[in-house]
Amino acid sequence: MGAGLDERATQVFRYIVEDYIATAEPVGSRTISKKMGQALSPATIRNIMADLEEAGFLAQPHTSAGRVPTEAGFRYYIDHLLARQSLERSETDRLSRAAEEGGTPADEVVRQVSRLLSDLARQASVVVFSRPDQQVLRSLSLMRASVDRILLVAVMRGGWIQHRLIEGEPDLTPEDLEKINAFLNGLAEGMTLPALRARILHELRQEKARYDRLMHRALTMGARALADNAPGEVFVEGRANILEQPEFLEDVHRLKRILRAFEEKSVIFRLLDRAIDSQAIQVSIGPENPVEELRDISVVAAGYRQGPSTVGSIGLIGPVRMDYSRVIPLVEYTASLLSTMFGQR
Amino acid sequence: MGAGLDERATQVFRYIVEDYIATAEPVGSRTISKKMGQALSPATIRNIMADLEEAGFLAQPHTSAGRVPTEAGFRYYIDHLLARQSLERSETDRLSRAAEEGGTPADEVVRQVSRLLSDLARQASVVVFSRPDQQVLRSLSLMRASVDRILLVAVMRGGWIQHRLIEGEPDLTPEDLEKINAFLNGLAEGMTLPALRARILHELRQEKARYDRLMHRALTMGARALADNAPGEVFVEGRANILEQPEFLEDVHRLKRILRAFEEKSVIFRLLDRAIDSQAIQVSIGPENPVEELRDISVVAAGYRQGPSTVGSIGLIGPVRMDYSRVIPLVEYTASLLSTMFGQR
DNA sequence: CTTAGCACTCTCTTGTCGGGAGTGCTAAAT
DNA sequence: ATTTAGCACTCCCGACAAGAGAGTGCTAAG
Repeated sequence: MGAGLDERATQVFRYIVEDYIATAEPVGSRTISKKMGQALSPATIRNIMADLEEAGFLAQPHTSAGRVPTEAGFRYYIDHLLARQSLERSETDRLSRAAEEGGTPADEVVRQVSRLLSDLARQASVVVFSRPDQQVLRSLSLMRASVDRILLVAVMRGGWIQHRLIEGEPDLTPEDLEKINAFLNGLAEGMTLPALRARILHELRQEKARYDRLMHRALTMGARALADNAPGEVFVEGRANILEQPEFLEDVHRLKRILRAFEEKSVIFRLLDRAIDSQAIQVSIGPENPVEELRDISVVAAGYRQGPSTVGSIGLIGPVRMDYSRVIPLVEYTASLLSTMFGQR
Repeated sequence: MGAGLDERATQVFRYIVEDYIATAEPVGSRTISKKMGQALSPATIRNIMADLEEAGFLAQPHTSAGRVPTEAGFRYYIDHLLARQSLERSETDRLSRAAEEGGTPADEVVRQVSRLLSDLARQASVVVFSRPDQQVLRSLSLMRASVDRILLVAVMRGGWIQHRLIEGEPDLTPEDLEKINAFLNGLAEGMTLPALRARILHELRQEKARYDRLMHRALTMGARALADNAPGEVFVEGRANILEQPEFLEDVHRLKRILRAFEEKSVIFRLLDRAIDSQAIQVSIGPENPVEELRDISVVAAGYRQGPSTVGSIGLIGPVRMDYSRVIPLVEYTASLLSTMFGQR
């Protein structure tokens, strides 16, 4: 496995994978022979194929079908053989434009970029924004939301907006709120929400908090609003693109399973979570991905940064037979685009 | 058409429709005869069926198949024959709970309710919130969003939150913003956004605005932020439920078309728009619905109110063969639930 | 007016068959 | 010692036929 595969076998294997990616059909020896300009006869190719099968890289759906790359085969292909396609200028342009023109609300931008990515790759695209806690505050504001509710709006440096609801406190006047706002903003700028909470709790223990009624009020409200951490967000765009793949069309049951999975935030989370920790792009082929019910799909995902820390990841979901040489650069580019975009804000 | 159908024919027709709704298969004369306790023989039923076919209510997929209700048939069924099922206590309970427990951000609540509706009906559920302009302000706040951008956050009485971005104005200090906030809030409470804009423009023409620099600033910023109207929002929940319907599973092309349509906000808009104007529940059967590419699906939708004016609508999308007797009360109940919920806020 | 009877139509399933694609093996060619 | 031509073999797939099943329309009797 590790060492194996002389040059010729490698060549043949590459052709097989690429043909299979393009056609979704088992590849026969004739096809490959032709593709190599008859340098080798079908019979020879067959011998090589038999070797590749023994090595676990190829499989036969049935005796007289062509060969299909196994998951291990794809793994090997990606690790050793992949020739990245460089992106078209027009593609990178479109992506950058989408990243720039969206307004501040970060979710809008991310959604738009994700959608475009989905279209370019003809796969379903997915974004996970999973570390709201690492986001740094730019400003916050308490607003009256109903007779007995106050809404805390927090604008983060990256452009994400978070809302927290505070129940009770019906007696605060608009003027009180303004003062509290000013006070909290003074504390908040440049901190993460959990850090702000810690700071608030600290302040609450200070002497002076006990004597200034409004300040005390502000602090307890802040503490309450920040008690639980934000859960992170998930966007799925371009679901319909999975219908472009013949393997999904054929099997409606599979399709159902996948679409159901898209409705479960937690599933998507598990799917992309890994990509957040590793800086590099992550390719999970079939059973490598962490979600049992999606053992027959692949995920190509990359984390994106906000300043120094990775805060989320963006990825594509599709059949194991994906055009990795194209999709990997695409996702990588998109992720880095998001990173620089968030960096500038 | 209008007058037609004696009692017996009606009875038979109802049975046919209901059987077809339950099974998605053409219904034969035997089946109906049995269902009626052999009161009539299959032969008699066949005669009646022939009449119903002539009247345009039934059709035969092919010579020796059973009968299937036509779209006109469904229309008649809904208009004259429908026996509404009353909802289960557990269902109404679940819906009310979902409506209550969501926090203020109205989109969260609406989304949750919509999802539940989708599950209860086993159809895809769709919400359109289309009249942001009719929403009445509760409070608003300007927040620093980036070095040269300001975010206007508006909390409406119903709990919807709107964001508008104002470009430029890098030199405003937090203190300035606070003052502007206070000033604008004074103007804003209880108005719709367009009304507020009108008011602002009016103020700008007043004498005093010319002399108070900050006030002038506040007004022009407000005017700019409110220059364009909010486009309204669309949520689709429970897409996977359309895979529960055999008629969609069989025809992948159709499925693709429908899923694609779900990705187009504007399509969904057109689909539910009508329901907003008419107070009552709207049932669009197949070609009756306003979207050409969805001529083979039905929409059951109802508007929901915010105070006196209808601001959005919620509905279900499914095959023409829907269980209307169940789905109609469900949608109606859900819509009224949303109305009362928004009313209380 | 209802219904039993019957011939007829159409679909759907099952089985059979031949062609096509592709393989593996063997023996000859290089 | 490879490579390759040749060939028998396997399996899929589409076409075709046959039969069962479901349902109809019509006719004639109740």
